[in-house]
Amino acid sequence: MKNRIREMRKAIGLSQEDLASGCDVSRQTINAIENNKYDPSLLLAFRLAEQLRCRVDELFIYQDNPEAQQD
Amino acid sequence: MKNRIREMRKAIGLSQEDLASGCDVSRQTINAIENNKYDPSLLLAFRLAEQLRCRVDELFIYQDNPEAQQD
DNA sequence: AAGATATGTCAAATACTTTTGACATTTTGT
DNA sequence: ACAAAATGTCAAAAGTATTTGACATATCTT
Repeated sequence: MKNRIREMRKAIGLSQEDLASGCDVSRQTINAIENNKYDPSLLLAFRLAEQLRCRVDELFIYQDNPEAQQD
Repeated sequence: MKNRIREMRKAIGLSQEDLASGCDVSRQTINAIENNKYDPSLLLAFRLAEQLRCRVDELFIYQDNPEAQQD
């Protein structure tokens, strides 16, 4: 699933490290999610949206190609 | 994290099985999430919101007791 | 009361998310 | 050009989500 984390993080002027500590996760986790290695847990998605001052559905772009597995 | 899945599912008149097949997951998964055994993945959260015709942030109640682990 | 449908729950297996530590590469500031 | 800060990436381990199959209990319908 695509996301706008990098875009919104930079708009606020945060580093990956800043965002990581704000969400109480590691920097590698933020990096992996920005680079679409995997999707965050629902809890982390909410924390990210909170830190980036938007809603979960504004931060993540849900486009389900029906019945296919996501990358 | 609490959620309103059961409430909204019943409002639409779906069984756990109906919702499960609409989201392409097992009935047990829906049951476990409704009974707060664990949180769904972000992808499943979006599918649930889609099936229940609401937004992710309307379906799940995010209340982070700062820096504590969720149940 | 009987049968059908719906829900709760368990255990074991598999897949996915996150962590830590480490090191390489890229970008920024002076 | 140099140093510092930021980002990319890897591997191994731990934690979390989901599946299947099975069986129990509850709730609805006739």
